[in-house]
Amino acid sequence: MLARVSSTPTFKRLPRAVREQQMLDAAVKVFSRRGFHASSMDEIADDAGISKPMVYAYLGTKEELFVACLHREGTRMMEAIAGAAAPDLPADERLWRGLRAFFGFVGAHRDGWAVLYRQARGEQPFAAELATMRGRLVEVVAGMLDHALRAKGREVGATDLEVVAYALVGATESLADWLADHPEADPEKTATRMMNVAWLGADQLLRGITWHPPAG
Amino acid sequence: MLARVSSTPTFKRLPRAVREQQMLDAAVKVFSRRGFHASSMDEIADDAGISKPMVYAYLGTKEELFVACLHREGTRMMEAIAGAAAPDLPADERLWRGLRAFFGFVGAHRDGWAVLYRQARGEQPFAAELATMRGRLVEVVAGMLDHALRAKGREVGATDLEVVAYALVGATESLADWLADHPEADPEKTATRMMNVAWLGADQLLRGITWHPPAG
DNA sequence: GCGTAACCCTACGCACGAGTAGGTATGCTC
DNA sequence: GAGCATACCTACTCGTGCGTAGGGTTACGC
Repeated sequence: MLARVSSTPTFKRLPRAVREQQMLDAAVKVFSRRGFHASSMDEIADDAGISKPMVYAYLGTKEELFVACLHREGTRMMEAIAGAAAPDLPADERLWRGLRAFFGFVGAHRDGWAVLYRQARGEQPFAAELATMRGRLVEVVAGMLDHALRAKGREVGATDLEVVAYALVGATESLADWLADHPEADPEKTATRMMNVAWLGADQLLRGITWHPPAG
Repeated sequence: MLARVSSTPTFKRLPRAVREQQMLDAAVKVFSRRGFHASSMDEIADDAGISKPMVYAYLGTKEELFVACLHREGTRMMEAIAGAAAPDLPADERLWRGLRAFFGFVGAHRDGWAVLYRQARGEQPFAAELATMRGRLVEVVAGMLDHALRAKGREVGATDLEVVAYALVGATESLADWLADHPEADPEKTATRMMNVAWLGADQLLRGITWHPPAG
């Protein structure tokens, strides 16, 4: 009821843009650890060093806040990857640069990655949005493979291509998750390992070498 | 206060074992769609055609109920895989049978898979349990690769092996997720596609062919 | 130097959902 | 057929946490 005695305001007045980023930082941190539902707006506000109504004033409801986190981390990630993998390089070089950028991002933004990968997948309102982003990634990888294939005069069904791309993206995400849990691991080295699995396998496929189930 | 008039009891009295399975079925279904926190015990009880106190009496708290779901679906899956992949077969044959069993399971228990893969990962109390199960799978795959390698007189660092296994498991899970979202897709065919990516890649690695980052 | 807008707070209302109290009916055993 | 365990219910309590009402203080334009 009675506000703080007007002596020393222990808080600083900061411009909106700055506060918003602080709030998003806190939100990403809390969401990544607790998950969407188990996170409380109070804790997020607290962690951001601000009171709850400010969060509502700037970022809206809890759901909108989560979406804002998703957007920030997602576009950051996409930009990191897109900026690294120029489209006019050979496929293996593109893949390598893309992977390196990706693992670099995850290594540097483990919380952001956790929100995207571990939390958003299960919660219905966000899963669709996430799937779209992931779909774009899969498309890029599939396009890359398709491009490389055509250069060799070969062609593969669209579904086959999509599924292979899906598997590669999944393997990469899985390793990213491993990386997020192993702070001592080197992102660069992890990218190299991924390249070993992905490229050596993809290379075989590009040469038209395929595996078939045994008879019976 | 006043209970139902004792005329026609619309419900059937069933033995505990049966009701428990019905409850678990309902719980898996609801948890897989809504996630742990967004699911209510009322909805689960309702879906099982029973009242809430019965759920508490048989399966305990919400958390214990979720763990029970995890256990049932997890062991079902593990058994399906273990039963298919006999340990004294050649590596490619084992991998193929394991994959086929796995995708078969996911195709037949999409809800169960969703609980395991999408929901349990983010929620702290369960993530550890899940990681253990997943770890066992990774170990099996790593052991398989190691076995195949030794047969060729080759050897690879333990971390390298683990990471490759991790990538393969991740790729497989990712395809399983794709399968769960594509009811028209054929589990057998998906397994074949996975085999193409996994085995052709792994085969190269087993031959000692590795990829190295370009200079610069 | 005064209005007005931007920043920021404390302290609630209110709904939703986990878990329980307390009681009824049915079948099984002896 | 009396006793007892099991199966099952309706109707609560109570904590937790989202979102807001209502109000105070600093800066900035004019």
